[in-house]
Formats: sequence, C-alpha cells, structure tokens
Amino acid sequence: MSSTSPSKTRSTWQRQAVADLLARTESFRSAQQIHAALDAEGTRVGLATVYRNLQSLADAGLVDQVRSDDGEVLYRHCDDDKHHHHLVCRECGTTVEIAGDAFETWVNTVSTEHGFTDVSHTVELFGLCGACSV
Amino acid sequence: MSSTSPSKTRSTWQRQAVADLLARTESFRSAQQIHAALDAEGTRVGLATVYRNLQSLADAGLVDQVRSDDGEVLYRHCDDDKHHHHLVCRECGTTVEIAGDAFETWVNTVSTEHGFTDVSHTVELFGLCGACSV
DNA sequence: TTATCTGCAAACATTTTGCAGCGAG
DNA sequence: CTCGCTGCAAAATGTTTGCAGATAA
Repeated sequence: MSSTSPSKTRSTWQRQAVADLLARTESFRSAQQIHAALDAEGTRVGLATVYRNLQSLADAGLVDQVRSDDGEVLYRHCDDDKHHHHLVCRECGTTVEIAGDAFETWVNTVSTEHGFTDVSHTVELFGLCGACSV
Repeated sequence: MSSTSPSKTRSTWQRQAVADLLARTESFRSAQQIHAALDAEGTRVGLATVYRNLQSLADAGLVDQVRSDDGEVLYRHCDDDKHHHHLVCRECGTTVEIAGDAFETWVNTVSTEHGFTDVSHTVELFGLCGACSV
C-alpha cells in the first residue's frame, strides 16, 4: 500500500458532456443549472453525476469554483492555469479573468504587517459590464 | 400606509444574548456554534431565533458576515463601521480588521480597465497569526 | 474481467417558514 | 391591548452518499 491509488479518471460521455458544456459557457453556473442545461439539450445525466464530475474537474484544476452569495457553488471553465481572480457581471454573468499582481503585493504587505504567514485569499469582483450598464 | 413600516426592532433578552455573545467573541462563528455556545452557558434560545437575530444584526450592520469554505455563514462583531476586510487566523480564528485603500484602488483600476461599473467585492484573507505560526 | 462510474433515491446539513402563544411597549 | 418575537417542528435547499448494475480499459 505504498501508493495512494492514482485514481485514474475514466473517460465517460457524461464527464465529457459536463466538461463540454462548461467549455461553451462564459459565465459561472451552478451544478443545478448545468444539469438543467444538459437536460435541455437532451443530454440526460444524473444530477449526482454532474456534482461528482464537477468536483472532480475542479480538483483537477480544470474549472474554477466560487461560492455565490446565497451559498451555491458556481463553476466555470478556466482560461488560465495561473493564479487569477474574476470580475463578474452581475447582470449577464460575463466573466473576465484578471491577474492581480498589485493585489497580491498588497496581501503580502498587510499580512507581514500583522505578523501573519502562509496567507491565502479569496477575491471576487461583481459589477456591471459595459454592455449591461447602458 | 404611505410608509414602509419602519419595522421597529423590539429589545428582547434573546436578541441581547446573541449580540452579547458576539461582542465577547473575537472570531467568526456559525449560527449553530453561536446557538450551541448560548446553550452551553445555560441560555436557552431557539435555533430559529438565533438565525433570525443574526440576520437582523447583520442587516443593521452591527455584525460582519462571511461565508466559510463549506458554505456556512459565519458572524462576528464589527469593530469598525467603515468598509473593511478581514485577516483571519486559520488556527485560532483571531481576526484583524484591515482597511484596504491600496486594494480599493486596484479594484477601481481593474474595473475601469474592463469597462465595468458599480463593482462590489468580497475579500477575505486566511493565514497563520504570529502566535500560531511558531 | 474488473475497478470505476452512473443513476436513483435516501440521507444530510444548514437555513427558512408556518403557526400558536408570549411579552415589550 | 397589539403587534412583533419566540419556539417548535415541518419544509425547503443544495449537496452528498449507498448500492446495484452498466461500462471503459
């Protein structure tokens, strides 16, 4: 038992359906919305399966995961492997991935200032995109 | 009925018990933990009542509200009325309220850059405080 | 073949709500 | 006296899990 079973992820059409839908979606969607969307396309996948695949995709770093204000977990395909944050339009859901060098610097400053180490952070920005603010 | 009933908040011992416990607590606590803490002190308050008062206190801006990684809502007394963020020790829970002028500036820059307006944000920092990192 | 994945339904945890009675003002 | 608040339990959500059967490798 030297190894932690590499847990090979099998390639099922259900998993691909989820990944594919996500790949075609620009905004963050909840597991339930994703399940409904697949259903609407005629792709019948169990809700539990959607949840399981979403988790697995998130673990693999293939999709981003954030929590909405009312506690649901939202998923979205990840454009960039590097560490980044999101600027989400609260109207249409359009999301822009942003790099926050200035922000990361600030985090370090503040952390050091208060004697904190190993600081991680969560940041999400919600606003109105150009198209929706008209 | 010209007015939106001012909804006067009545002062009950239950409400004060919740507010008081919060006032004596330095770290973020979930509604359930707060309910349990009161219970442990011999203060029997209905769970629903705790939830209702917590909501009301948060609405009144008397306590801060954040969401934990596993989706629970956590509450903590608010030291400062001004807009601020938190630097929380993931070991002992000690929390420092921090002002983020540099951060707010960054938010504005990025928002403008992408044509977003009316941008709100959520930021929470989790790390190890000096005492716990030894 | 065989270990993993799927689907369904039951289980869960947290938070909300309906309602009768209590209590602050 | 009144209307809001409390408590209890039931309901609603969102997510997870157990299991038997299907399936990728």
